[in-house]
Amino acid sequence: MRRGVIEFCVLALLDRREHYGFELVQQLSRADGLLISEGTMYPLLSRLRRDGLVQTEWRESSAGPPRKYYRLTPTGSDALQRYRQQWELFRDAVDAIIDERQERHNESEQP
Amino acid sequence: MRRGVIEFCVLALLDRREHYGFELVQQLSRADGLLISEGTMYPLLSRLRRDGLVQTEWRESSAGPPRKYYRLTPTGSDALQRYRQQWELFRDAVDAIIDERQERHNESEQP
DNA sequence: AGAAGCTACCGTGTTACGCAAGGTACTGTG
DNA sequence: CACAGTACCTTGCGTAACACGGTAGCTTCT
Repeated sequence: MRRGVIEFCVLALLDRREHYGFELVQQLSRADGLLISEGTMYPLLSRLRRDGLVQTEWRESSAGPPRKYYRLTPTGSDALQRYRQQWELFRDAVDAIIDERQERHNESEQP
Repeated sequence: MRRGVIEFCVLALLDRREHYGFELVQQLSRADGLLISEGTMYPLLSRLRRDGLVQTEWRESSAGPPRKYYRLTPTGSDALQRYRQQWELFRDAVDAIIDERQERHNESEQP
């Protein structure tokens, strides 16, 4: 169901401020209906990096192992904007389909 | 982006009235953001049938080749209801994430 | 009558996403 | 010292969406 949308959500979160991977997993899992695992997140972040949508920076943590912080690039911002439009179109299209219950179609197609 | 949602939309359309495959492709493609091809639809319908969510019936057309009509089974109706709840959760979760722009988190996590 | 084009069905192979499972390493606690 | 928590990562699997190709009936045009 959420195929491709996780990428969108990650970009949206990174638009607010920079995050590290583990943190993103927690943020998204907090939201009902968006539970994801690390095995989903890290490959996704690698893809985003490979495609130049994010850039990374290692930083030490005062408690625990070092963290890899991700930040949006200009390319990433552009992609996010496109995703946003696409999402709204998509969301409204689905809502339209599931809302029109028992709509009367007078297209009885027998000539 | 629309992974898994097409199935949901097809069930929703079939909840209104029965349809044949080619018609479903056209209905969904009419909606912006839900363009799909026959190569997507027919395997999907086969899956739905295999899993008992729909039942089929061949019927002659007054113009053109015969059509295979699909109708929801009770199992399909149940699945649709579950999908509906799931979709609303999912949609609202995504909207929440992309709407809260620059939200102030006073969780500066350096102890 | 023949050719072209639309309708309507179906399957195969590829790609890529999400996930479960497993692995490494550092820090703090009992 | 062992264990739990944090934080990173990879491999392999299942499967959905798609491009592509194929079959066959009906209509239309010449």
